[in-house]
Amino acid sequence: MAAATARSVPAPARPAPTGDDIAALAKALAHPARIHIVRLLLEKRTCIGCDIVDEVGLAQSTVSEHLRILKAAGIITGEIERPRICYSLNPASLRPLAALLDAVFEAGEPEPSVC
Amino acid sequence: MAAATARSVPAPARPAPTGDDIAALAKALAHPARIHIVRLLLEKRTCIGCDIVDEVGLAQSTVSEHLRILKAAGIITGEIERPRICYSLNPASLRPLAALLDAVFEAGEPEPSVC
DNA sequence: TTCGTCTATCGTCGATTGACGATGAATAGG
DNA sequence: CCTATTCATCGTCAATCGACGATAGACGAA
Repeated sequence: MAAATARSVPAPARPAPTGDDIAALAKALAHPARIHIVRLLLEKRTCIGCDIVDEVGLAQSTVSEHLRILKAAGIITGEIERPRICYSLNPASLRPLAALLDAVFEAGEPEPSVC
Repeated sequence: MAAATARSVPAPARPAPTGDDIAALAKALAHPARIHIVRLLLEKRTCIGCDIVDEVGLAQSTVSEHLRILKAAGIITGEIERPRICYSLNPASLRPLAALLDAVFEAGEPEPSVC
C-alpha cells in the first residue's frame, strides 16, 4: 500500500539504494532453500503455507526460519489466514538488487538489441 | 571464449540454473564491501588494482579475500598486468540471478508495458 | 643485487549462520 | 471441555564468515 503511486513521483522513491541494502537483499537470497521457496511462490502464485515445509524437505522450524529471513528482507509477505499463513512474493522489494544487475549489464554489454 | 555462439544453439546454454547456482551468486554479493567493489568496477570501467583497497577502507588482506570470492563466483575476472592485477566485471555470470528476478517481476507485476 | 610495490595466502579470533528438536500460542472442530 | 493443525520461538550444536596481522612471491627500478 505504501508504494502505490511510486512511478508518478520522480525523486523521492529512488534514494539511491545503499550498498548495505543491496547486500542485505542478496544475503536473504544467499541460500538454496530460500531460492527454492522463492521459486515455489513463483509457480504456485497462490500463497501456500505448510506445503512449503513438505516441498523443501527440511524441518518445520528450519523452514520457518528461512521464511522469517525472507520476510525480514521484505521479499515475501505473510498474510494471516487462520490457522494458516498465506505467503506471497513482493517483487518491488527486489528492485534495488535488480537495478544493480541491470547497470552491470548495460555497462558491460554494448548493445543487447533485444526489444 | 567458451560462450561464443551461445545464442545460436537452443538447449545446452540454458541448463536451468540450479537453486544452488543462484544462491552461490547471491552469496557472493551478500556483503557491503563486495557490493562496493562491484559498483567501483561499474563506474571506473577501467580495471583497477590496489585502488580498491584504498577505496573500501579495509585491510589489504581482507579486500584480497573479497576479490577472491567475487572471482570464484565468476562475477569478476582478474587480468595479470605486472605487478598489478586488472579487475573487470563479467556481466554474463550474473544472468541466472537476473533471470530469477525478472521472472519475479513478470509474475508479480501484470503489465510493465515498457517496450 | 637490493629495495619498494602490489597481491595472495596462512593462521587465528570472535561473530554469525543453519540445522534440529522441543515447546508454546492461536484457532477450528468434535 | 479436549484434540488436532499450523506456525513461531527458544536453546543448542557444528560449521562458516569476516576481519586482521604476518608472511611470502613476483616483478620494476635503482
